[in-house]
Amino acid sequence: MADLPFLDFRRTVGARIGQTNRKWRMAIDECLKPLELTDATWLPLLHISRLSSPPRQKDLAEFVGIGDSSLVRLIDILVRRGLVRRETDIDRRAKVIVLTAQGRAMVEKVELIIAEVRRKVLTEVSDTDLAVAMKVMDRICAALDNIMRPVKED
Amino acid sequence: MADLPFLDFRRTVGARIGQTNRKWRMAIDECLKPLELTDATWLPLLHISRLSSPPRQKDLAEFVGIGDSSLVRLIDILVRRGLVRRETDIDRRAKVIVLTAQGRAMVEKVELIIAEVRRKVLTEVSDTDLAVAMKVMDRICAALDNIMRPVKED
DNA sequence: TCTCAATCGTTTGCATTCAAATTATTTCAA
DNA sequence: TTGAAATAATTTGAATGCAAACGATTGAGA
Repeated sequence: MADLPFLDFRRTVGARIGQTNRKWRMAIDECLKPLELTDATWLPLLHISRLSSPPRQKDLAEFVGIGDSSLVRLIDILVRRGLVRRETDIDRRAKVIVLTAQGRAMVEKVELIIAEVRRKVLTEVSDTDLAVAMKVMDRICAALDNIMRPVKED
Repeated sequence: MADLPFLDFRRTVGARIGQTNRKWRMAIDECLKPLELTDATWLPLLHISRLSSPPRQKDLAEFVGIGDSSLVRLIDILVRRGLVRRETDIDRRAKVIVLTAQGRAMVEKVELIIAEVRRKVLTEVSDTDLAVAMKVMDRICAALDNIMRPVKED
């Protein structure tokens, strides 16, 4: 420690975002251990609860920010735990994910815990600074979307 | 899409950081495909090159931001590719990781590519905004460190 | 109507990561 | 000096993620 003396600070932006992300996720994971929810399963659960109507798996994956196929295993786990149900959509190719009563109870606990983590984590950050930081994140995301799909507009 | 209408924006901070991180990483991965470097191996390589002296594996893991054991396989891959060498330290428990000539050549190419990605990604972001964003990241990281190790000071 | 492309969920194979246990070496204390 | 604790790298098993290939269903045009 005490190396990397004065690299241009733009050079460290990516690494710092990555580090922040990793630590935050690990902190939440630690706090959720008593609920026996793993790293990844709490996030789909929250999104299901926050959406105004039960989403299809494909849409849920989009909201959570993972691939369709990655979500399958997570939903399998949540079903096995009795927290959600798969229901066939009118379009019988699709399935919508519905919270069970157990699932709703679990969501309540999870919301409380992650709100507490968020409170502790952001306590030293002003609204104005945070707004700037989020604007920067959104700009970066937009630029990254452009890089990945150079042509496309809809 | 078009749900999540007006959740308190503090609530979305974690998710947005995560999304930004994931997209950035995927973009770099995409651009590095021609060099046949995988997701994870380019990051240790860069850190080795940027440090002032060849690091021990343990220290390198710290810089890269992954666990000691996770780094082992990545170094294995880099060794197999002829990009780095393991050398036994004076303390014979430890090994230091040294770049080979091939490794140095590869680093040059990688630095060029990720600098280009960084340039494109940050082109719409002002220095002042970026500085604020990084300050926020550092505050968050500091708070997270406190959560994980509530007592500790050295 | 019939066929072909698109969509949705799923399975499979591979890469990454961690935590915990293991081996080799060093350091420190009795 | 000898034995116990600490440190460095490694191995193993489990969880997570993606991409690619697959099967079922739908929809649209010949």
